[in-house]
Amino acid sequence: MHNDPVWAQLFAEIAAIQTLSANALQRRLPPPLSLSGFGVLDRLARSAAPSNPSQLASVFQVTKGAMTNTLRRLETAGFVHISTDPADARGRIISLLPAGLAARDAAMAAITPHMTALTSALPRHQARMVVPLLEQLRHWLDKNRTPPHSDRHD
Amino acid sequence: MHNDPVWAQLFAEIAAIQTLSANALQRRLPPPLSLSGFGVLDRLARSAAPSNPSQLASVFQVTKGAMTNTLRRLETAGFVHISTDPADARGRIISLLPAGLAARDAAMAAITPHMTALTSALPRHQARMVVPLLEQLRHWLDKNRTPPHSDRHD
DNA sequence: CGAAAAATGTTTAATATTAAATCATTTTGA
DNA sequence: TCAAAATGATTTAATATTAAACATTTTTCG
Repeated sequence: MHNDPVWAQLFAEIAAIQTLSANALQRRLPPPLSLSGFGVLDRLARSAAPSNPSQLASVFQVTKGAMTNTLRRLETAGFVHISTDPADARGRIISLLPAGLAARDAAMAAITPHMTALTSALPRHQARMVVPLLEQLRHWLDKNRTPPHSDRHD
Repeated sequence: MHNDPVWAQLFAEIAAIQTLSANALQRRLPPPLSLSGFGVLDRLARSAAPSNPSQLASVFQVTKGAMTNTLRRLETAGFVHISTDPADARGRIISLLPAGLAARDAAMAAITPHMTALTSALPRHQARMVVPLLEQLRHWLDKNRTPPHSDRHD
């Protein structure tokens, strides 16, 4: 915590923040939504184009098997519909159902107060400085990733 | 990824980086060391004072049960010794064995090349700017954490 | 065309984690 | 002093994840 390689501190902080924030978010999500489920619903809500499992797995950096599970839970909850891609019978198309959108909105509303309180610790202008740097870092890690992780993508 | 709350981007980046870096590190660790085991060995190697399970659990933001597991694996591997605290028979004292120190050093050596390559994506001076900001964020999250997570600490 | 390769998802077994219950010991305080 | 509470750690059942094997369908190309 002083004269060590910077990257060790960096990843230690990131690991701690990830655990803490995942916990804080998870704990505020109205059941039966999990954090991974919320992530998927949020993405579906934002993106116009139809989504499929492998694309989602790649975005969230999880294996296809994990995404199969997450999607099945969302389907069971009545939040998404999973249909076979008419253009390619191997693929599936995930569509957001109204109940899913409502669940996302409710989750977002439940989370937001805590997250805005957080700007006392990291003011918006500082956050805006940090994000692009983290993006650089993520892109490098993504590009230099050592398979496997699922199958390759891009 | 544009006019959303900054914190959403921030946590999305952090989650992705955490997954990617954990993967990259994990994959380079000489077996049987896991990432959590490496973290514990590294901390033991750095700290002069004797360590105990709940303190370690709190540092790494995991439950006591998880730490019990990690420590048992390290003990089985011959990397640490777990003894009963002579001053308090409920407690345990964790000590680093020579094989554990060697395992940590080997792991560090295996990881370092990849991590220094990473400075092409995030130069040291940028990393040094980011770390303190992340520290602020972590401290806030830690202070405002919603129990449970294990038992309270501090 | 047709066989081999690639791509999409699902299933499986193994692992690591959490939350809660439990055990053992120590501390508190009436 | 002793019963109740608190504390340190372990155990348990449930959950989510990975890596690898599999099944199905599509693409490639000889």
